[in-house]
Amino acid sequence: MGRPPCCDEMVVKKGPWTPEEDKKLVEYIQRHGHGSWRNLPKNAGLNRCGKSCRLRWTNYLRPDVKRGKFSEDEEQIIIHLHSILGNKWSTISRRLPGRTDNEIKNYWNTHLKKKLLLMGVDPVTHAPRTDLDLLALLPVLLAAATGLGNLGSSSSDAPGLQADPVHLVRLRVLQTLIQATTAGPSIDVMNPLGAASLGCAQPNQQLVGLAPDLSAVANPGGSSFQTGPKTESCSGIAVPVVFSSCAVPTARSVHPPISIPQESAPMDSPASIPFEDWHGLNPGESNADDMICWKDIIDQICWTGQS
DNA sequence: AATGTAGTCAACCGCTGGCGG
DNA sequence: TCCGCCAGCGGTTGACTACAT
Repeated sequence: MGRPPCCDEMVVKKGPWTPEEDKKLVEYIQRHGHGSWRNLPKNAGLNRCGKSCRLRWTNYLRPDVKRGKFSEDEEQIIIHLHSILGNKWSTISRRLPGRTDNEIKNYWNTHLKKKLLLMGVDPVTHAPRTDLDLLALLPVLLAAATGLGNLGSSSSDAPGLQADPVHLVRLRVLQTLIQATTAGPSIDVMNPLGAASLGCAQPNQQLVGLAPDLSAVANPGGSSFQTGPKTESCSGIAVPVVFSSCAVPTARSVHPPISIPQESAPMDSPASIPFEDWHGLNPGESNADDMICWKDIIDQICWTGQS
């Protein structure tokens, strides 16, 4: 029953491909198409496993493979899609013409993962890292808090919730401070590095001024990032973790909307929460006794940011 | 110049779902 | 319905290179 095994029992060459082998493979596929990968090596005169031929073709020899450095846009798309899809490299690669799943996977593992870690973002969950020592970062937090103290008078041209990333940074820092001051040391402390990175196309001037090192580490390339927002507990209150500009409509316009097949996204995968939907997350609506009314804070910060 | 270490990436390995006998 | 192959996918490995000591 069935067919004979592919190349398990055959003695086939492994390892790097030679230019001659590449030439044979390309010429054969250009003339006949790949057809059955299993039969291709024999027909093309290659002492290789069909699987190896397929890999070589799709990852390297295919004429539409785009090689070279990933652009800023491509990076952001990968990060955004990864926050939604996880390690579905082939699905992600379909959204990046010319890039192979293998290339994206390698780029993620060697570049983007580290970049996110430096920014204080967990590359697996895309949530802010919680494994950093708050005490070590306390001076930075205090400096940032001083900057936040400048909550001056507001003007009539309030921006509403079309939040500038800078305002989101301030909100994030404030959230961290509140956590640090209202909860015990064992609380899940959010990471201000993540706050400072936050998909800021423009740096937070207050943070830059008060804690230049933090800013540099958090955003080494000055690049903006988009990752999926999450909700996290703050003093027992569910609030959106605004470490991502992709949660706000203004930032979405950076890239055209990317439609993800519904079935591709796991049920528990983090979905972007539009900023306007935060009203439902306002703790004041669920618990009138809560000390913090996030909507008010956001309003105040956004108003102040315009001055 | 020699050696060690870290980073990169092509290629392999092993698993899975779909399909055919 | 069962069994086995195929293609595709994600994880991992290892050769190669660049840089530091």
